[in-house]
Amino acid sequence: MTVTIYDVAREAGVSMATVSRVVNNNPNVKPQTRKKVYEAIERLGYRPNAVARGLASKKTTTVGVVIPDISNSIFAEVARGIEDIANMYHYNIILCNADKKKDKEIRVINTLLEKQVDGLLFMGGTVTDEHLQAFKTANVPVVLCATTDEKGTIPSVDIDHEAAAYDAVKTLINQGHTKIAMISGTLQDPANGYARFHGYKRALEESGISYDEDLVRIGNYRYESGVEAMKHFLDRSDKPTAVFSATDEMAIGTIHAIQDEGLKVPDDISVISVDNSRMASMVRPQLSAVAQPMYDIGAVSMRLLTKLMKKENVELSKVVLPHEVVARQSVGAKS
Amino acid sequence: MTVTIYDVAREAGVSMATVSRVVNNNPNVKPQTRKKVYEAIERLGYRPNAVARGLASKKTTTVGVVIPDISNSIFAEVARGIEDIANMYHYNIILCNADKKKDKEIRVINTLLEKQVDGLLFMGGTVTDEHLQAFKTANVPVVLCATTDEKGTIPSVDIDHEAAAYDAVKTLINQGHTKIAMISGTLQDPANGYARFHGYKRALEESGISYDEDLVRIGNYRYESGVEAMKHFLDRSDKPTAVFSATDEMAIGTIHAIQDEGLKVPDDISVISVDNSRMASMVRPQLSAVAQPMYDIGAVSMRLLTKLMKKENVELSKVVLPHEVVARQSVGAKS
DNA sequence: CTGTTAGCGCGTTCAA
DNA sequence: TTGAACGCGCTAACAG
Repeated sequence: MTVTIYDVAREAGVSMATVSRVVNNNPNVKPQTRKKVYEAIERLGYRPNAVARGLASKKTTTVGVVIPDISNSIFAEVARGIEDIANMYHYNIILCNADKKKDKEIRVINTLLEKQVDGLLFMGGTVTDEHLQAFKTANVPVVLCATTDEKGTIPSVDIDHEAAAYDAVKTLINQGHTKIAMISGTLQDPANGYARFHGYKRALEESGISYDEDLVRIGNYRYESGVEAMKHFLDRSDKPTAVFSATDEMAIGTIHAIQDEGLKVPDDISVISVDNSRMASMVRPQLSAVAQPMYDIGAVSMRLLTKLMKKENVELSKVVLPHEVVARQSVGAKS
Repeated sequence: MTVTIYDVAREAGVSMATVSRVVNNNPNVKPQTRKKVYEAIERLGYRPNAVARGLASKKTTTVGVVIPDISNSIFAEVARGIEDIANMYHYNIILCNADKKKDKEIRVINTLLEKQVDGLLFMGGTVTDEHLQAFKTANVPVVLCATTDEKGTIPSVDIDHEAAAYDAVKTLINQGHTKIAMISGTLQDPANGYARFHGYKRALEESGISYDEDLVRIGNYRYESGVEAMKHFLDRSDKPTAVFSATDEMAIGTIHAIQDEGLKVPDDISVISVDNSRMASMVRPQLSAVAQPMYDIGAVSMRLLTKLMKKENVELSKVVLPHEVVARQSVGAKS
């Protein structure tokens, strides 16, 4: 039924070793025999079996990617960056959603390892000791993507979330705002939550603005939670004059909540966020945001992984990509 | 270095066949030996090698997914549906972006087949004879996902794009509109382009509204192209009173172009589209749209594939999922 | 430049 | 209920 390397060898009148050589572009083959083999391959419609090859060579040219949720546009963007570079280096990716759930993450890491991936790209929630343990039993390189571990023992690529948040809030302060609310992700989330919250706090403190915990609401990253949080702030007698949202989506909810109240952005209230997804330009007013280079985070981490897999030694294994504040229309001076 | 089934056998004092049995949950093992084997596995930290298993059993429990672009939220949603169901049936997915480019599609189909995937899910542009040829040489089931082939020879799951467009335009007509513009995708695209355009045309014709080609612009599915197309319509002396957009994103661009001109949606111009992505509720006014159940398309196609892979016979191999118009705020009666 | 020979790690008969 | 032996399709020495 299925045609093997052996069939090709017979058809071409050579040994299977020779067929293997031409298939793998080994130069040590006489052009004439190479031609014969190619013809035999063509005639038989031979397709190399990558599984057998993987068993023999101990390389599968596939990498595992654990991602929180591919339907989240932020992560989808990262995934595209990963896949483009993987493709460039002739790797394929096995994609697993793990929803930032530790148990699910550990589980998929193990099945990925069973499948003998040549490397692992991990995007998730907190990196616990259990994760570290699982990574250690892997005999393949691992790189954290859009995440970091506290200990810094695993190579990673990410932005500096704390600084990104700091810069966002700072641009608000520079416009004269002092009553600045924050809509944060859960503080359990090290990057989107905790780090950004602390950037917010540091910016306030450095500017001598006292931190008011009533001005912070925890959202779930989604549009609706931005709407809801903002409605809460709007109920106060002394409304904030500016809002910093941990994500674009919540920021857009924020903008709409403000507008629904008959107020104007940025005239009455300014809004800024971190992400800069494509949606940021798809609202009116267009959203000012600190840009997180998601595609690049994916691309760079995959590139790093290829180096690790080739055992090249990399100078820097904890790379922090630059962020930048892109000013659009949702931030104005305090009136 | 790596611990194999053989090491476990020795450690447990049994044969490798027995270890294989307990690992694969074969009931023919005395509970006591089973226990011994489990302990040995634990002690040695044995992890089954799925590649070897795949070679021996000729099953890899992984399916290939070729997708146009994972960073497109529509497809990302499908992918999530696929992965959830795949996960449920213990399959993993290898994901390949092919950007609806025929050459790239054929190429990834072949590498997926080399990797011995147990099945293939294809999401792409037009299904050409070359595709059909590639599918035929695959010895594994293939299902088209959010696409169909003309000939209908390959199992598929999709919505009826023509009818969806028809329904969208019809709701405009029911509101009294007769001057209805369309922003379409390229007519080369069988689903998003051609079919939706024809649904538009049919709705007009059935209502005795003559088709005016000046009222149709081709966009590239993106926000900006919606803005641009609408600006064009706005330049006309007799502006359309309603617009049907082939995608949500272009529809949002349309709304903003209208608003930027000082006009109101839906008071001055109504807007409707096909997609109903999460963004539809993230604009003001919220976008009315015909809902395409992307997640379900992914889930159902993966479910269908599992049946095909298990050689269960399926009654219906060309499934058409229902669409539905969800009315929000962007459509109003003609003034 | 080419062929021979071992495995790679596991599933699966077939006997026992 | 268990074990021995073979083979899945290919790569990688090693020899020639």
